Amino acid sequence: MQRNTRQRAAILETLSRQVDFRSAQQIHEQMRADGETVGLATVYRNLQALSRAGRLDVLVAGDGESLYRQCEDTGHHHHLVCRECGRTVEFLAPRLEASMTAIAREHGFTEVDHTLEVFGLCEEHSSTAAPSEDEDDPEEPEAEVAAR
Amino acid sequence: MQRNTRQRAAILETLSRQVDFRSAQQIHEQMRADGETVGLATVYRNLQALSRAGRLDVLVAGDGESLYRQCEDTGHHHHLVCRECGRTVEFLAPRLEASMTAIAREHGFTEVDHTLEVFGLCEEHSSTAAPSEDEDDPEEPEAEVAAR
DNA sequence: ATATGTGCAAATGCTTTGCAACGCC
DNA sequence: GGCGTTGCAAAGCATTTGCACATAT
Repeated sequence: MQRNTRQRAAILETLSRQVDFRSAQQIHEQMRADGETVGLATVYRNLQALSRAGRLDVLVAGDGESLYRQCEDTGHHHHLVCRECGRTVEFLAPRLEASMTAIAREHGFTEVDHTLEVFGLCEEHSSTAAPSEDEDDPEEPEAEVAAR
Repeated sequence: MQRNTRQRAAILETLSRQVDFRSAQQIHEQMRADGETVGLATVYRNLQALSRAGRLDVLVAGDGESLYRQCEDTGHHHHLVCRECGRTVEFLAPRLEASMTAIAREHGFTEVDHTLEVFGLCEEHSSTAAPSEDEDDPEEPEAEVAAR
């Protein structure tokens, strides 16, 4: 990843306008809709390269699909994602990191890495005292962070 | 999932002898090796049904593959899994639970749920590059691994 | 000029599904 | 005997890859 191509720029530009996590395919679709002509494989290759370079945040959904989002905080962090609208809050958990390292070492494990993602309902989508079984949400969810 | 078939029994039996997380395909392979004649689709269908019924622990690997294991501890717990052989250590992280709840509440999230999985290389599969302290782990260093 | 990046389509790998045959209850 | 179950192969999906062509530097 060393050259500046029109495609890469377009991908970054598209990403810069996304707020929530999106799959490679959604990003590709979005780009086509915006009139860009980019191959799907190129999108995949770049998203991969960019995340490898630490410029993107990757999140693996419950079904194994990878979701990407522009990353501001380059350090290690986690996400609190709304199951309904995809709204995301980044947070740090320094003590957690320490605990993980300790537990791993305790069991002789090395090269440890961990994934922690928190899913819930953001304030706006919390069914506060809503006893209705069948939730008929009038809001149109524009992003689905599929869990499964 | 209401009938007792030879296949389902065989799958459960096979699972009962597994210690670590295994993919559907590995389980299927194992069964064939043991002389069972079961279709791969059946293995998938049953693993799914069983996990839905809460009788199995499911773990989604980094590449999206689902790994299954018999579940003893029905409570909430996490896993430390060896990337190489699948050896698994269960652990609890009570403080983590508390932190998650706190962070979620802080951001107005409700009905929070989280996933935490730790991957690494167990002692046996650690590349010697890391000069780990003399950790005397008297644990059985034998792990039967399904080649891949 | 030339190493990189791109596009397309074919290939992968895991998982799901359609459908006829099968076998518990 | 009916209906959940199974098997097989085909279909699905997200993602990767081979290869010829295009293009930044």
